[in-house]
Amino acid sequence: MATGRTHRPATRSRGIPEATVARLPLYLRALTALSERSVPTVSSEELAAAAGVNSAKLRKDFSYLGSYGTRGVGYDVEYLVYQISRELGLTQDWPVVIVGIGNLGAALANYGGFASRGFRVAALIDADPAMAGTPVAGIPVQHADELEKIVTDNGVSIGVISTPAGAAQQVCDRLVAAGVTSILNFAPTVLSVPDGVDVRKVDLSIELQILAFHEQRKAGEEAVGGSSVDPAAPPVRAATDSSRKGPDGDVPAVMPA
Amino acid sequence: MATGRTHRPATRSRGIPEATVARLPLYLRALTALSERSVPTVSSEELAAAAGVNSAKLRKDFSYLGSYGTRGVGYDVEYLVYQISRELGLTQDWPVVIVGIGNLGAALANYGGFASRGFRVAALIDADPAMAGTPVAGIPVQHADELEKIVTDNGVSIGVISTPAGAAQQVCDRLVAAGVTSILNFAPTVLSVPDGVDVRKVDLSIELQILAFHEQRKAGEEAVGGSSVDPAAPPVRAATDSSRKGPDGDVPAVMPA
DNA sequence: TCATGTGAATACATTCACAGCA
DNA sequence: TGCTGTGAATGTATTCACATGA
Repeated sequence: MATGRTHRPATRSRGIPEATVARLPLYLRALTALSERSVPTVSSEELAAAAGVNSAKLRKDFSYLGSYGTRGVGYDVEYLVYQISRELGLTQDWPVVIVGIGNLGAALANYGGFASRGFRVAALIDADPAMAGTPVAGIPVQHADELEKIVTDNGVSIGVISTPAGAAQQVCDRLVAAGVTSILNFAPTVLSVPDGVDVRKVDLSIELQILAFHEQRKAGEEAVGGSSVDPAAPPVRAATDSSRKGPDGDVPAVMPA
Repeated sequence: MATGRTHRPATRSRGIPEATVARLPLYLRALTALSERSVPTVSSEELAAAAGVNSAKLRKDFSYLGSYGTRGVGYDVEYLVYQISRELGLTQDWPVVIVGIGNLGAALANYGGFASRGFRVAALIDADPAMAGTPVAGIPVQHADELEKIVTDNGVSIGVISTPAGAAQQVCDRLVAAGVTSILNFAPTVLSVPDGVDVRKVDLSIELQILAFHEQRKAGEEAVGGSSVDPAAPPVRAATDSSRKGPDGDVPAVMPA
């Protein structure tokens, strides 16, 4: 059983802050769109708007990569596309395996955004023998027994887990043992991995819960504060409030000892 | 066309930091698992391990909610489940609509994590007339023409967009016009929404790109530094480095003016 | 003259370390 | 005694505002 940590402590990577790394793909997407429209140069202001960030942040981000702009002019689109791609490692080929070909796994296999960014789906793997051989997105599904061989033969270093939660840790352990050092986890579980292995997780339910939190606040403010829409209103206590030092609202099902 | 901003400026919400809000669902999941195993109490240390964070962070997070623990003992599992659920707004019913029933939309419709957390899939919507009436996850798909009526009739305030990128902004505008104030976006586009509307995005390709960045660094360090695995090694320049003030490695396709 | 690039200032988040209470 | 709850210290990220140079 793996005992290692799950989340590496967000250390800087070659001097580039994590927060910046996480935004580079966003910039790249916006730049790619400009490139397709044959736009030659772009200002930090324009590009920031296209990427949905503010321009100061964008300039600071780019400053970590180097001085790739021209003062008084802006950035050369093609050049920046290249530089960011190189920084992200997208100028090389990344074979990935997707384990767990249910609805989500199939969606991932069909997702065009992978292929267009240097990612190549090397194999689809599922534990169900009945699926073996069935093509999904033009790629035949292989049985889980083949996992180690597939990883080794294809030099796979990135694995995607879209299995049910119960199977995820076991699949993860096998992927890691076979040589995978980066994992994208869609299963709603915390994965334990040894040091040196990166895990990123996408949890659909968690995103909805965060939205629900803010949605609830809006409803509360509305009931107490302004009549309909007044986003500039100061934080007010919601109708169902009570928060700190024990509730005075609804009675919980169980009280602490 | 909407002109509003996309990302609200990460303001605190009733004094609870965003970073904390984003972890509450994680704690809730771990607590639910404990609850199902009928574990009565849990220490910050144990719960932190189960959620994949460190215990100081967890205690600080809980301190924003109130003093729900017992010194020398720990936290009452059922009580905490209730408090966090209430804080996140999961004690009420949230009808959601999913727009775009392709592979991903179907996966979302089938995802069990929704129903178990107060989220109810009120409707599935797709632009393809051929899909109308076809049940997905037991829910018949409705045509996009019905969108406004569905949102209004069901009091939907949360919408999920799993359409192709090209359709996303238009769908978003219609959802917002119909009264939706929180959107979970799976399409690889930046959505523009008016103030007061929350957008969270999940981009599969972006997550992979972030992994690729770190993966590339590992490969670089390995080649230059220690022979195989030495995560404690200081940051060294990768073989393909050059970074600041112009590249000296591979020649880019286009140079700036 | 204009937009980049960047120190300095601010805001936010995490971690430490221990007082306080069951 | 043991674990929570929290001020203080540290680390990270964002924003400001302007010097710099094409």
